[in-house]
Amino acid sequence: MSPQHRGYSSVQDRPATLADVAAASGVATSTASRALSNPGRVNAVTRERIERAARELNYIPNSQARALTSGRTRAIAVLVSDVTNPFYFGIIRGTQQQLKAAGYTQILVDTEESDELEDGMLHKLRPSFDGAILAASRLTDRRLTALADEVPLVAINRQTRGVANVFIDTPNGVEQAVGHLVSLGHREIVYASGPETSWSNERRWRALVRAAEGYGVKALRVGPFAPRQYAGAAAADAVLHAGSTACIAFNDLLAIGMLARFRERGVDVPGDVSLVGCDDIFGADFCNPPLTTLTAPIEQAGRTAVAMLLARLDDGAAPITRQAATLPTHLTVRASTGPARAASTAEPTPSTPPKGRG
Amino acid sequence: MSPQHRGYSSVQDRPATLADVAAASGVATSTASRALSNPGRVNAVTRERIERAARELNYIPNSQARALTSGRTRAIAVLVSDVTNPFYFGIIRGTQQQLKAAGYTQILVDTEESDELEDGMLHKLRPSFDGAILAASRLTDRRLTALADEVPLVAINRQTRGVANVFIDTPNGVEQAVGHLVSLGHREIVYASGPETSWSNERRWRALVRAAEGYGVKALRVGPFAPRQYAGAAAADAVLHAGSTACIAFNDLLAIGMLARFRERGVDVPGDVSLVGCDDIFGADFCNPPLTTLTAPIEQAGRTAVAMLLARLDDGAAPITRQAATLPTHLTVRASTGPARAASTAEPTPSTPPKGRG
DNA sequence: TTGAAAGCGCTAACAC
DNA sequence: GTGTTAGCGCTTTCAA
Repeated sequence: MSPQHRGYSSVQDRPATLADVAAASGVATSTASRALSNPGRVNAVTRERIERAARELNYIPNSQARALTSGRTRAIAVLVSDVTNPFYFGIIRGTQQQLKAAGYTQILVDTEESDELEDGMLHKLRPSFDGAILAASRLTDRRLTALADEVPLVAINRQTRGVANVFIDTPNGVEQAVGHLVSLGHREIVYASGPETSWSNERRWRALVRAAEGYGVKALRVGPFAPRQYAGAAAADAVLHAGSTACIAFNDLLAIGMLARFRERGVDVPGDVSLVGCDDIFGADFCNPPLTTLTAPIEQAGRTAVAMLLARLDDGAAPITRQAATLPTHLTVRASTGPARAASTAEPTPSTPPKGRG
Repeated sequence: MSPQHRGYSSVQDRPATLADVAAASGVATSTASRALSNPGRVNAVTRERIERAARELNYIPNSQARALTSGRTRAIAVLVSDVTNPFYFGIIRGTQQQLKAAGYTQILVDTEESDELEDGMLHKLRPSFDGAILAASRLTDRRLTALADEVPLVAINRQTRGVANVFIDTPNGVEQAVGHLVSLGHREIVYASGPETSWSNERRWRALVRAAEGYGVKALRVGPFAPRQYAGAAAADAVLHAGSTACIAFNDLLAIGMLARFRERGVDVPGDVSLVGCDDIFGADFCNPPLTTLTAPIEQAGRTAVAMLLARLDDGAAPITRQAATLPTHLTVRASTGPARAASTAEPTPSTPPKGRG
């Protein structure tokens, strides 16, 4: 580990500091500092000399030290409730893109669906980031509002008073989905519910109820289920037990899990049961059958959230910018939805003679 | 934004510092520091007093300041070449888990398959993390070795002299896959190649060649293709053009993309072509047909990499611990592989009369 | 066992 | 324009 191996200047065996750069270019550190971060406020010639020295010494600003004085870390925390869920891949990707473009660093935190972990991490890491993006926060409204007062925050899919947010309008999509199912002749729609602590879950269910009322069809609900593939088996069984011909699932992950269980039980999709997912995650287009779902602009949501957050940070304390954005979803019809059968008990044995129904 | 809204002590409108805690408990900051981070070296009674004060003041250590003096940030950078690729979900998840358990923070960086970005980010962020995990590095051996001398590093799926690594033994899996295909009667196997800069890609291809030789069957290669779903169309076409009945793809993402194209062209899988993927990513089990693939312990690789890295960091400069780990893969046979046809030109039109072949 | 004091690398007043 | 001087919050000698 000789100096030259470590990529440092050949003179000293440690990374160059601003002081080194200043010394090398015969100016005070403050001047070097200005030259490097406030180029306008320094003589062009001196600046160039300093910049050259910095380059030659392979100088890298120490962001910790910078953060200590400036109070800004140029890092943004992104909190997701489950890194495993493909929905968040989109968020991670969208935020990552936009952050990198702005020269910010992404601190990724998995809150494991726990409000305590979410709150705790936010506090523990507070001095390490300039702002946070909460994708699907599990915090209570009260807590979230309080937090937004302490930390620059943007929530995704969570509308709470006083909290900037990006909202993917899945509820509107759910209405479209109900319309689609009704047009296929379905008269009763089950909602396979997600976690009770999920704000989106409640919104989707309410949208379904409202739409069902509007169309004069019946809405019912089974669950709650974990928003995971493995929970699909239980959800599918519950739907079958309910005896409806159509189901809208809280999200695609659950829906994909249901698909497997339906096949296992000999239930044809969409012949016996039509199934609609939410989000259009990776996999929704190539599962079997491909899933009719509500396509959500997930990455876009991530990008927008970052844009909102950074705009706020850069404006200082003045939140001139829009504090809420709504992104539309649309229904993508694939092979998992089809005409309702005359018989709608959705029995696994197709040999059962059709029985008329409501 | 009154003090009480911000969750601070009611006395001052800013987060409590160590000095505040010290003052509140009537000791010097140095004592408070010791009590909080070196509990052994302080009187039990004083320590408790200090701890209580810290709790009451809602004291959170400032990691930037701590990093400045100690040189340790308790953050680890995880570099992936494409956050979009489900393979890395496993890495992200595995590392996230293990890091959180150890009280470390994860800095996630997407290098976009670019060696320059990889190198650049590693340098730029150098003072911000204690070590880095490179999942599928695109750097040259030379560069990587040099880097490992400057930065505590663990590479995943990249074996280079002087660089600690976790290696998922997919090449061995490829041999199993070849055996499987041979046992199904296939006499020629195409490899749908991934990026040329990928070390894994070369290793897999070489394993295929070796195994093919061992079995006395023919091996050929098409590509390179981007390791993405969209590249599957081109890959499938190339395989069809090559006329083989069996294909091993660089990874599942590519394989899943190929599946769609085969269907589009009326080619039956596995009737006309058998297809094997690599990694067993999310989706490999529910695509249509489900993919025969090499199941890789991806999350485990992430966890192991973190364990190796942290062990090294904690031991100080002494790398007593193992600097390399090999994780086995196994062949998971699903529906995308089946018996070879007598005719092996794999023409999209099944009506073509079978022609004998090599 | 504890305190005083010196910095880590940088920015930001404030002078000149 | 540029230099001087204080710190940011913490750890860590070194004394006591």
